[in-house]
Amino acid sequence: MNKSVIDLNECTNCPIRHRAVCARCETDELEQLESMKYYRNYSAGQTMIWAGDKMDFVASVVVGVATLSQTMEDGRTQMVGLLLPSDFIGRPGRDIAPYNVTAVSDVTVCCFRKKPFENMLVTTPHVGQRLLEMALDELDAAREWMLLLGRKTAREKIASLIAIIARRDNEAKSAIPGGQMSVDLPLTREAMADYLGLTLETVSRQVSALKREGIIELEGKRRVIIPDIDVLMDETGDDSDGGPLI
Amino acid sequence: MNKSVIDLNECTNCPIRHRAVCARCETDELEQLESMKYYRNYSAGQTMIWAGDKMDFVASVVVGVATLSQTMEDGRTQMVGLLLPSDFIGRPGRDIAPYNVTAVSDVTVCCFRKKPFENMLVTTPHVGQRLLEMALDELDAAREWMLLLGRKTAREKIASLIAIIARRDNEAKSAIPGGQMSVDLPLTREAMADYLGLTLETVSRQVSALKREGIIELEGKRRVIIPDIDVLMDETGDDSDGGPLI
DNA sequence: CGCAGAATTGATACATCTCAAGCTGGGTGG
DNA sequence: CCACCCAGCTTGAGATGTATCAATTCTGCG
Repeated sequence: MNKSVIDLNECTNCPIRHRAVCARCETDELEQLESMKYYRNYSAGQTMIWAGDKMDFVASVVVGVATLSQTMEDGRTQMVGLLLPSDFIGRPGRDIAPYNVTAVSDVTVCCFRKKPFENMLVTTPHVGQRLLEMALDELDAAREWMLLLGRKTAREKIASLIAIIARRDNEAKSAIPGGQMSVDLPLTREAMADYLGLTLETVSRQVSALKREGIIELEGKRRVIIPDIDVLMDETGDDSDGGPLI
Repeated sequence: MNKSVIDLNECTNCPIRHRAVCARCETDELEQLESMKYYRNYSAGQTMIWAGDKMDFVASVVVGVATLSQTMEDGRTQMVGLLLPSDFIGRPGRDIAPYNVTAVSDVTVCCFRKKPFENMLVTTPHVGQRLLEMALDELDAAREWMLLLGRKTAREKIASLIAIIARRDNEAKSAIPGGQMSVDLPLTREAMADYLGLTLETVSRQVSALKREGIIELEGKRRVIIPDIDVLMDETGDDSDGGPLI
């Protein structure tokens, strides 16, 4: 179990206050949420929720990284979501979890008891509106991911993954396009493989290839330095236009 | 241009009244929607919306089948959505279309002017609530699709596609599990390939293989007869439990 | 220091893609 | 009415990218 450093009791101090499902709430709504919330901590590697589990809560990731994944009977697994701080877990109106949720790093989540949360969706407007926005964003991400899974080569997949994480990481930091940047991959090679629909060996080979060609550099196994983000973007197979960020 | 047989002016007569974005609306909300709606028809094969187009409306599919797809610069394309009657097109809060929308059969859509529709989302509850529900359903479908794209074999992909369409087709008809059923594939081999992340040749070969083994039968190129749905399900790679339908 | 998990690298197998050649069936115009 | 045409489909042979199986080599940590 990890211990949170932040004072989490006050929503106003919450690090995800302005991006999570509560982002649009007025103070009275926030109080209502506060009355149904509680925190849970998970340590790296731990399975937070098993597919098939009964869910009596929904939650927001406050700190850490988690994954959503599906497993077939013979063990093949596919990651179907990467949950970063402010991302939402669970679905109103359903009480059996359809996916495994696994903590990649130490994770803290802010849970809301399901029933009161569902009531709030019908009695107040702002939680539902924000949740809709977030669901549509995730749907877009899922569709981009489908293109990656269905049509990209292993090399393009790796480049895309690094680019996606770089973008998310530096989103708030107003990065300089074309400049150097560095990224912490929060995932093991195996998790990357599950994300990309590859084997871990193929991931390793392609990372090595990108390194050999100078498109990325490695500091340890997890930290990636991108000398020129535009060169990396050329390897993703994506349109060069459409804006380098966002 | 196709001509609609149904009287579409009255929402109460609308074939998708109870499943579309308007499903939960009270009569006053319905009147409001009625005042901002208009119909459009497209003929089979026509591109309804190009990625990058400005969208000044959102819409519901009333009749027909359409696809959502993404294309890479070199022409590789991946379908990212299959739109059947009652499915929703567009996204409140965005005015550039991110995907191509193509009519597979003749299609009729019920369009809502975007601005009034967006206003309605904040002033009345039921459209937004239904839209959230639909978005979450689509997200689930997208995630199942990701497993298919990332981890299933060509044979499993084909079997899954037929099973998915069979399920959707017979959803309302309360089919007998284990019994024979027949399905119209609304898609060409190429569209199936784009759906599944395969080439059309591979699709053709796998369909032939399933036919050769008696798992499916063909009437013409498009109509599929499934002698035993359970046998087909065994080929999808999915868990056998979890209920054959739903 | 040495272990265990993580990652790399190599050799080979195999599923799917690619390129190429026919087939089929429904529509059309002579 | 029939031959032709053409998009959609099937089938074949060979190429290729990724998976699989199998050693090593790192690296962080007790």
